[in-house]
Amino acid sequence: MTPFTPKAQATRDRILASASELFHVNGYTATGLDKIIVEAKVTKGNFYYHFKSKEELVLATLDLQFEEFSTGIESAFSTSSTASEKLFGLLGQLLAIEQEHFNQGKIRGCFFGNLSLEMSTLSEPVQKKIKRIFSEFQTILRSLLEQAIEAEEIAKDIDAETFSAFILSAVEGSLLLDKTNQEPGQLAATIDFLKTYLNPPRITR
Amino acid sequence: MTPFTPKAQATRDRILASASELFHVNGYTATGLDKIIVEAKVTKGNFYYHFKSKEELVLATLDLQFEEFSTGIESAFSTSSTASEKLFGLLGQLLAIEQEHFNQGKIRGCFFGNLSLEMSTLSEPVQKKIKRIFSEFQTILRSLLEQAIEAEEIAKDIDAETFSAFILSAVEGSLLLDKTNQEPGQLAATIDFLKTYLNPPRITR
DNA sequence: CGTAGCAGACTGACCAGTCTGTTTAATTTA
DNA sequence: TAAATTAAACAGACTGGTCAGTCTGCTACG
Repeated sequence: MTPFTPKAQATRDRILASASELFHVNGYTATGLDKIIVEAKVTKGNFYYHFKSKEELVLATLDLQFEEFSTGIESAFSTSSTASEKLFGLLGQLLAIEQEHFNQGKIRGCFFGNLSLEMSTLSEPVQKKIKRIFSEFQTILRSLLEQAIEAEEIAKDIDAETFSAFILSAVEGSLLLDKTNQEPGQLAATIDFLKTYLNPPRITR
Repeated sequence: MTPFTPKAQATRDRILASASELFHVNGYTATGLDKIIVEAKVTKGNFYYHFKSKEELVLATLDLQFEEFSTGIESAFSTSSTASEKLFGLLGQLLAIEQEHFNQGKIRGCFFGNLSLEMSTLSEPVQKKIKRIFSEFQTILRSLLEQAIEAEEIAKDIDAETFSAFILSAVEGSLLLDKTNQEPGQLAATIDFLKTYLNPPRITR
């Protein structure tokens, strides 16, 4: 698919890594190409040898980020046995990422949610791709919920389709609020709520 | 506070109305001053007579929009008797606004959430103001929840502070998702969930 | 020795904000 | 009450800077 030599591939990877970081921290519009190429230690001409436009670049970062996220949850799954554990392992992963950004000095919010809101009118391809990514993420959640229902880990009257969408929106909203307030807390609180809702404490009275 | 003649006030109002609409639909950065002044039928010089910068303008639109929203829910409250009704009247108001935008051709999302994500690194005053607005909105929700608990309309083991923040994030996330997908549905689903959660159907068996 | 990969000056469009005025309307003054 | 005065309100050309993208050429590797 990509007939690049190792060196060229490395250049491309540097550009993608720098762009991902800058887009996440400062957004798409506020990130000039000049900043990206300085950060990636690449020149203008070299950049445009690898990407035909800034839009193509951001599309590539979306793919990259979702891929990295996917492999991240794979490893989170490996230490879980039940579907319910996997679900909350996944959400815990998001929390860990947020915490990491916070420790680094700035809560970034969701890479996809941020770009979706910022670029809704700027680029239809970007919008479409983020829509697909959200859909894929929701599918993962739905699947885990279905498995948890099947295994009777959670109540069977929960509608996996509806509830997975609800989780997604609650998580996105929490990331937005935490970013706005520049202090974590809401995402953790939301995950707590979901945990309690799905696994209500045993009635001990 | 503002010693403007009626005519000048009208001009200022036109600018604010046009800017609010354009910021909501296309965002802050994508909305050039030229578009605003054309839409508001005002010239550059006249604009800068009323506002000293684009940032001051967006700060003023934030105040205006929150004010309009507040008066909107006032009237929604007037037809409600219980706190619970008021709460869902308020949420229904948000739903109605989204539906209206959808009918007009484009789901806009939340004015405040959109700008918060887009301008997080662009303007600290804007970020601060949105943070305050969210906080104020949450206070309204918390107050309604407390009243509903007091009146025994909802379960008393609900923590108003925690749950009001949860509602806020779920609503913001739903608006984000509906905007991304450019189709309504999630906000309605989220409100439904909240309704069922707070007012569980009577056990009739 | 040819082409993949890289270098960087250059272009044209756009955009927030400025500057120098002109018009309008309210207030003063005779 | 009508002319004079003054400041509010408006007009729009202009500026300086930024930014995505281009162009022409250089380097180095296969």
